Formats: sequence, C-alpha cells, structure tokens
Amino acid sequence: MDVSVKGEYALRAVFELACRETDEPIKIAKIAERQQIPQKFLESILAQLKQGGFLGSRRGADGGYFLARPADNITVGDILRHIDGPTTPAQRIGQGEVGSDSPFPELWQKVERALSSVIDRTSFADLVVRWKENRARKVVNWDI
Amino acid sequence: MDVSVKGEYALRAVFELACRETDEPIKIAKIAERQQIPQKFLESILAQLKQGGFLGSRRGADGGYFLARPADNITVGDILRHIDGPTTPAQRIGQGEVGSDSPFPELWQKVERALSSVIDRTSFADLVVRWKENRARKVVNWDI
DNA sequence: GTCAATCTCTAGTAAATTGATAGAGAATGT
DNA sequence: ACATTCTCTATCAATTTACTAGAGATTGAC
Repeated sequence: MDVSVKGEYALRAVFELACRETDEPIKIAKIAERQQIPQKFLESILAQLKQGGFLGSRRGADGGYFLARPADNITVGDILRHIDGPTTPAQRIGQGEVGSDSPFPELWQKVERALSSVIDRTSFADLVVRWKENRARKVVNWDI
Repeated sequence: MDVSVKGEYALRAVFELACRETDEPIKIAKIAERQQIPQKFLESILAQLKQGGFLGSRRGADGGYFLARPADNITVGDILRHIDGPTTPAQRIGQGEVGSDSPFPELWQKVERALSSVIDRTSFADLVVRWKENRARKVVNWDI
C-alpha cells in the first residue's frame, strides 16, 4: 500500500516538466538537481516514461525532455501505473472474481475505485494549479 | 500500491475466525487448510496478530485462535496496517508536510483518506454479512 | 566534418524485503 | 505422563528496490 521511491521520482519529474510552460526540452541534469534525484536513476525513469508515451526527448546540446501531451491530459494514475505496475491490490491467483466464494474481491474493487477517484482524476495541470495557489497564499500571508 | 500475500493471508485468517460464531478456538491447521495458506507461514502471522491484540489463543488439545474482540470492532484497515505497515503512500524524508513547496503531500493525504474510507469502515462483521448475502443470492438463483 | 553536449542502451550490484521452512520449547487438558 | 497445540528462534532462496558504470548514438554549432 505504498508508492515506490521510483514512482515518486517519476511524479516529481513529470511535475517539473509540467511547471514549465514552454515546450523547450529540459535536461535530465536540471531535473535531477532541482528535484534532488540521483541522475543516473532518473535517466532510466525518464526513458521509461518516454517509452510509455508520456514524454518526448531531444539529444544534443539544448536537448532534454518535454511532455508528449498537455499536462491536463496526464494523470498521476497514468504515471504510477506505468512505473509501479497495476495499482490493484489483489488480482492474484486463487478466488479472483467478484461474486466468488470470498468477500475480498468485492473489497479490492472498492479499494481500487476509491484510489482511482483520486489518482485518475488528478492531472499534472491540477497539481500545478494547486501548487501555485499554495504559493500565492503563502506570499499573501507574509505580506500582511 | 498493493497488498502483500502476507497481508491477504492475515485478512483471510481473521475472516475465517469471524465466520464462526462460537468462541471456541480454531486450530492453525484448520485455518491453513480451509484458507489454503502454508501452515508454518500462517503460524507466524497469527502470532503477530495476537501480539497486535486482535486475536487470543489457547494451547494444548482443543487449543487454537479466536478473536480478541467482536468482529464488528476489527476493521480491514486494522489488520492491514498491523501486518503490512502504514498504508500511507509517501511519508518519506524530504518535503513531508502539507503546505510545503510541493503538491504531493496534499495528494498523498487525499489518497490516504480515500483508502481509509474503505478499509477503516469495513469491519469483519461487514465482510461476513456481505459474504452470506452473496451466498444466499446464489442459492436462490440456483433454485429458480 | 568535427566536436561537445546530451540522451540511450546494456550491464551489473548491494541491500532490503518477501514468502516461506525447520525444529526445539512451553503450555494445556485428560 | 502424554499427546496436542501454540510459540520462539533461526535460517534461507528468490525477488525487488534503488542505484551506478560506461560505452554508444544523435544533435546542433562552429
């Protein structure tokens, strides 16, 4: 019931890209530095995210990564499922079907829906908005 | 974002005990057989659940395990958190606080609340009721 | 067309976690 | 005394996690 460090790194990296409004690529090294992520580890994560169709990249000087589609079209759930695997708690061997002789499949379904109602309804555009609001609120409080 | 096999075994074992309405202890071997759990592994799980205050036990012939409190007073969340550790996805090092310079703590809080709304509101008494309803429905369908 | 910067690909690896198993010891009821 | 059953300690193979090294492939600039 937890998110791997790798999953968190992936979220933070995508968030970093979503914060920029330009389409200019951002370098791995920059993201690693700003988000405090080991660079080599981040490289493999970004490659995986590109492979998943979430990011695009360009090599060479002035190369880097960028979002492959608008931030309001990438959800936290998209990234987590791609990096950490399926979020469903118990699609295991054994009595897997709802309506079977066990109360658990139904329970897992409820858990999944509850989880999904958060992570699949939160896009990176949402995260950026919330984050900006928070910063704005802070600044106002300081000013008064 | 998943439940360990150990966590599932724990839930199934407690469910098995909750299904019995008697206060008579049930043997490890019986639970292991009925729920298809490796017995030695189950032993350690039950010991841990006892240690957590959820179960009681008696040794000797006619010994076994039993619920330490009524089934409507033990939730799925209780068991999962005791066996699999805290269910919160990212109380890690680094920017941990809500309202910090990151949108994620707030997100994790939402995830946690969503999760909690299921697992902390589902008692084993609930599971037993649902399971019995399901069985009843099946039998009716067969009869018609 | 060379060069430096940057992504990309293949490997590897130490540490922790997971899912168990073995076997001796301690309590219980008869 | 004795069989039964829980309890405690120790161990372990396989997998996953978090991370690193280093050579190779592109790109844009000069």
